[in-house]
Amino acid sequence: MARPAYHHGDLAQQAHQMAMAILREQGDTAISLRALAKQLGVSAPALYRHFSDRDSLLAELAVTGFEALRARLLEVDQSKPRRALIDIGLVYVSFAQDEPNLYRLMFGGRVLPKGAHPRLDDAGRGAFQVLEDTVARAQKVGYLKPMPLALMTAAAWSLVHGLAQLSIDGHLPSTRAEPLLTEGVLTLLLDGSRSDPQQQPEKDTAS
Amino acid sequence: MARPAYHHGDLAQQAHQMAMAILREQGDTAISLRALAKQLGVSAPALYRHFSDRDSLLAELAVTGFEALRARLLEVDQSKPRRALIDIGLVYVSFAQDEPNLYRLMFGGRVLPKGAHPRLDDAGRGAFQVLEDTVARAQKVGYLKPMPLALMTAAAWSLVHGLAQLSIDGHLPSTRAEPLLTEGVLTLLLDGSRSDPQQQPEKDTAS
DNA sequence: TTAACAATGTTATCACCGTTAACTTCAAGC
DNA sequence: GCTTGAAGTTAACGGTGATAACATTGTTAA
Repeated sequence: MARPAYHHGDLAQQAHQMAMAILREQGDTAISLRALAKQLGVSAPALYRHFSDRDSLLAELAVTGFEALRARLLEVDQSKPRRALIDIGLVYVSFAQDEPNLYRLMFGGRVLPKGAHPRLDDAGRGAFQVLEDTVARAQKVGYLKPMPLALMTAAAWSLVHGLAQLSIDGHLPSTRAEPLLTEGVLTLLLDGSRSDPQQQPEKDTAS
Repeated sequence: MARPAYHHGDLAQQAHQMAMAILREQGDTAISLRALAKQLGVSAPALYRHFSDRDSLLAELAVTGFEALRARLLEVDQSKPRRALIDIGLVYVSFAQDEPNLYRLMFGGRVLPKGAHPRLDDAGRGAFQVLEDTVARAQKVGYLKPMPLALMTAAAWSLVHGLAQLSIDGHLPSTRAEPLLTEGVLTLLLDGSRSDPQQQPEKDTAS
């Protein structure tokens, strides 16, 4: 008893979980298969039964990251198009700020030759899809100018992604304390993309 | 003769140069001090006379990257504010596309604890400054709405940075072949930031 | 029931890596 | 010419990803 014995039974999942914890706290470079194995009370090569590679493990972490992001994006209320677009942006940036190391892994571009891990590409597209759908909906309803969907989604995604990345790297002034910055920046883009260019849509543009 | 002998004479600079070449071709993870030393015909610890750390070497590379980016941004013609803003964006994205691995090192956020390498922070600010000055100029001339400078620069920087990053990671459709996408996206932001919101400023908005 | 098999572990080993300590060579200045 | 400090050397420590060869287990089928 008290001897889980030869077969661990749950190695893959526990390794994934523990690696995710290390990633979140110390970044991906701190993830070592050997240390991971030792902490799980298992020999290092055992992990290779479940992950062909260190990169494969990291790719799995990135996949669950994209799934989590998608889940959070799916929670925003889609009833009012303008509000939905802004909230999507806010949620996106918040996600990066809550999980900077995970976000960096997802978009760092270093562990991901893009094509080597098809599940990853799918997961990334899944998250992106929510944003694209929101844009498409706003366009169909007539809130946004008629323009190529790819153009507007590229703009929106670039903006929130850049905002997220610069924010977590400390290149922007206190975005953490101030969602106003994020909202103000998003407003600028929307003001250039609305089909109805009235000047004062609400009174919430940053002073 | 034919014996450069004990003192290499130029180790620091040559190491920097060779590391930069490896970085550009294979990414920062491919940079190994030992391999570098071997290829330079020198023992590994010799490099530690010139770089306290592997991270310090990478930081130096990032610094020269920022200097190169700044130099390219300084080349854009500043006479017409709108054209200057768009060109800044185009140059910025082009730089990332020309040197994806260098760009990732500069903004990857993994090797740069932000504060550990003051020269790096200065160099980054230097590049950012060019963008900020361009925005300030456009505002002073009256092309852009009056609004907090930090807001508009954050928006502009976020947009081009996100565009650059997503582009080099292959998440956007063929930005390489199409600077039109970049220009179109920038136009959207500018249309929401102009003080004079006429609808057809030029005829170049992407169809 | 048991023999075969595939999955999942193990130990041993290889070839790297960053980094430090202790020692050596060289060039320059008093 | 001796001293001194910068710039190189070899040796070594601890850690890493990865593979090969072997051991154990649970399952499945004869």
